[in-house]
Amino acid sequence: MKPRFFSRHKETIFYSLIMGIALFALRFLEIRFFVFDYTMEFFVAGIALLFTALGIWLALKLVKPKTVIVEKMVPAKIDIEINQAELDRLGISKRELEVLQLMAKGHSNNEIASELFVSLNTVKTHAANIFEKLEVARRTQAVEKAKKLGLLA
Amino acid sequence: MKPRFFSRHKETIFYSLIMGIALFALRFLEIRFFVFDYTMEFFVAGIALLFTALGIWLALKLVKPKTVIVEKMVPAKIDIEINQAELDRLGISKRELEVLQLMAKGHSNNEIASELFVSLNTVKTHAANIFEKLEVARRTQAVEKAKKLGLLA
DNA sequence: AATCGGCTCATACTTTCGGGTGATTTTACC
DNA sequence: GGTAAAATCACCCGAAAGTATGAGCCGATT
Repeated sequence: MKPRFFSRHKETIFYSLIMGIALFALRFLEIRFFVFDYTMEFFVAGIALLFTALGIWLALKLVKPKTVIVEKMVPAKIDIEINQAELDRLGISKRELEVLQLMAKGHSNNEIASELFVSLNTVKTHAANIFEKLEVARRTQAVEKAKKLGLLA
Repeated sequence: MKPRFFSRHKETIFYSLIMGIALFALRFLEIRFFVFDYTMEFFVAGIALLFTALGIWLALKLVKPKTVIVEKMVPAKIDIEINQAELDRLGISKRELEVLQLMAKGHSNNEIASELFVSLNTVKTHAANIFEKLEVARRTQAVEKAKKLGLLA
């Protein structure tokens, strides 16, 4: 009727069966071999140890591990992707953005040219276009404004 | 002799004592009230249940909690005033810091010279010293590094 | 008195940047 | 297939930035 019942409680049922069998076995053994007057203490101690172990095992198997949640502070990073709107508004092209990003890293025009596999002159052209679109006169200002506008990562 | 031993194993010792007392109590009870021929199964079952419970309890007590680290976002604006230590470490003087700050605003050497009422050459000297102390080659890199180190507001 | 660090300035030189102009080639789109 | 935007490159020139070196001044330290 409820097919999930067994699968959900199968471990419990299994352990119950084991316990029952163990009890039966114990009774069988006790009848045949034990003399209770002398060994009662050992017998009880053995059972106690056995079932303590069983309990521990059971608990470890069934109990969900406790979780301690540690909150770790990390700087918020909200910016990324706010740039596209501004980029479109200012009409800054992909290539220009690349140049701008390398400029922001402090690379010289020559370095940028090497990194982008273009000539120095091309980089200069891009840079000039960037300056015009950002309405600045120097690369340092361009970088500053770009960061303020969220154009850079 | 080993003072740590007790504190380290006190739970184990405690549970052992409990178990011993329980055994003694059981024996006392069995002598006085139980008739084993009829109630052996119940007796054993009782012990089994008791110590299973004890085992479970033990396990729950002793299991190490699992720690989960959750990253929590926090507004990233903690820096201001962290700078002095780095400034001292790098040996950047007051004047050099002034130049650095104006540089970070995108001002040219000439502008900086005017604003600080010194000559262009002086600004260049400061700039060169700054670059050396920050181990960079260009003003843009200097500004970047300075911001990363929290030297600027 | 001597030393040292910070600040100032200078000269001379090299490199990089930025402005202006023009041109060719890709790329994308109608 | 024509057009427009983007990307590429070139040349010139002046300005700015950076390098190297030396030097004078001043306050604090020893």
